[in-house]
Amino acid sequence: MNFRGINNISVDAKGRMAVPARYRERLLESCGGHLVVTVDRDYCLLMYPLPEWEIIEEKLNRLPSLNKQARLLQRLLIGHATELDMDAQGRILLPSVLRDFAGLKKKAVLIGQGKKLEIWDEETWNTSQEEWMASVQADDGELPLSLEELSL
Amino acid sequence: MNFRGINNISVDAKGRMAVPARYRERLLESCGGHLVVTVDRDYCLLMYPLPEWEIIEEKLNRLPSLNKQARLLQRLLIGHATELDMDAQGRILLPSVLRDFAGLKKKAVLIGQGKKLEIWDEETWNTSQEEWMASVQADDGELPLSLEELSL
DNA sequence: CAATATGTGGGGGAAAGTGGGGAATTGTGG
DNA sequence: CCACAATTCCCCACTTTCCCCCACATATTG
Repeated sequence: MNFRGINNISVDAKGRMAVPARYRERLLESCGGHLVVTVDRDYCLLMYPLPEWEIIEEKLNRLPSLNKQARLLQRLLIGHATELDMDAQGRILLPSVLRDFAGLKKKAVLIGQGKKLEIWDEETWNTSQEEWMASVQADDGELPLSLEELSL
Repeated sequence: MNFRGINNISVDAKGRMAVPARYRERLLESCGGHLVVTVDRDYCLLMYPLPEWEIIEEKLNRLPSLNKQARLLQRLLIGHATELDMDAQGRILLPSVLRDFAGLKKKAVLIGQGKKLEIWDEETWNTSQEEWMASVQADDGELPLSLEELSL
């Protein structure tokens, strides 16, 4: 029931993006096609089925609203969380605010990430990936504890 | 039933602001279109359905009135709280005091934040957001406990 | 190679957003 | 108490955006 894998997709002049067919049926039955798209710290977009998003939002709302970091996260994530439905052709219309945020041009990449999907501009995705590969090589032994004990 | 997402809106020469259509019906039935707008410490405006505001106000009133911070908050929030109704076209008229406080010019931004909505001057919002993105990138591992265990 | 499914593009009607004129209301000063 | 000014609110008209629908192009399958 988790999302995984990568898809090349295109965003048309109106800002529409076709959801890959293999996800559609699942999205329709699990959440009636009601999706939420928001932003991520790494300048990509996150796409959740509405029920999954509501769990996240609940956690965010519980954070103390006088805490500066907490409000910052709430404004970024909840503030950009946009409810979207698929149209009859299985496409979603990404608001221009979100497209601008992620620097989305015509060619984009859709990444399955468990409960959610990530939407990247293709160019950004490629350069980011190169950087990660390089940095993973670089810092040996500097991993936080929780990562150290991870066995793949 | 929570507010989320972002809208670009414009404030006209008379200080009026159109409430996005998708919120209108909800506001009419949940509170008869009776809203309360007040100020926030971050120089934006907060907009609540009247019943939601009354809960907040109650909490504020309960704060110890000898505490300096508490009185400060009470004066800011309760002091600026203004009751407003939507007009026949679904617009609200923002008092000039509040517009000045938030530095609202023609282009503004409306941010859903759970029980409330935030109203920002567009320029202020953009510069603030850049700062947040930078600070979120910067402090890894310095997050408060409650944020650390947040998995998105 | 036909036949069906998927991806892509665009036209057009409906709805929402925007702006301004003018009547009604409120407030102010004489 | 009245006259004048300022503000608020309702209405109408224009512009922009959104969304539904159709058409074609490309890919997949039998």
